[in-house]
Amino acid sequence: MKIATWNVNSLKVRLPHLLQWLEANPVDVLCLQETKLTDDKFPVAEINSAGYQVAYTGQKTYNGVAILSKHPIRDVVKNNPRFEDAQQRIIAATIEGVRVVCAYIPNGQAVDSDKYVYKLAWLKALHEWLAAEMREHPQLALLGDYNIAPEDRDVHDPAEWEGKIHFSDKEKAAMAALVDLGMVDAFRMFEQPEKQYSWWDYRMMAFRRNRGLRIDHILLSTELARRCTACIIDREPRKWEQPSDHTPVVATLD
DNA sequence: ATGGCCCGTATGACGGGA
Repeated sequence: MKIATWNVNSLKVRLPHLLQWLEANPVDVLCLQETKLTDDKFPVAEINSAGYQVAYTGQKTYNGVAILSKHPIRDVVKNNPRFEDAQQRIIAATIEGVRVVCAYIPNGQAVDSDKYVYKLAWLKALHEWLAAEMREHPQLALLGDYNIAPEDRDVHDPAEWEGKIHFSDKEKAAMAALVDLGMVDAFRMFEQPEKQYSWWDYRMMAFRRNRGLRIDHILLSTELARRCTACIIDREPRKWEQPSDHTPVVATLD
């Protein structure tokens, strides 16, 4: 079973990319972030035609998340029941016995901004909800755009990013707290090439220069991590015409 | 080099992203 995550930065623009990627990478489960579509505009028919069922929750202009699956999708929950939030950033479902939580964690914009305060409060509420969710579902995966680079090796230039948004101590601590619930960063379970990132700025030829951040992650509960045999970042779609600024992350489970 | 690009929006400028 393969599970994956991809921030598509507008599903309207990126639907052809999504279908092309799924054709070459027929994963069992794919979590999407930043669909930027109200539910009435979600491309259900196109996704069904590609062989996937789908659950989604969106809004106009911003945010929006979805879970695509080749298998039945059960017990869908939209948003964190412990956190009142107008922004559509979470969708969870049970697929083949695995609790799949798809999250678009807030960007935060700048350290100490209102959006940063919201990001940290949002992460605290996520932690509280996941603690309960993990007790109920020992096989749980948290996939998504975390907007946090956990370690120096996840940043092209740690000195340049030190203390900045995505790489501040409080954000790193919030991600470490999620790990402390009993989760493992699937990507770091395995030996990886150096300088692997999941996002590159559209500006400054950042992709060509590999000036990126690893901010899209798959955390696996201990029980699920035992089944994990591989985890990779697929840079290919970042090379395509009109790409998303993020690229997919894929984990393989036995 | 404190900017650059991309997306959506009752658009022709701006907020947000990261």
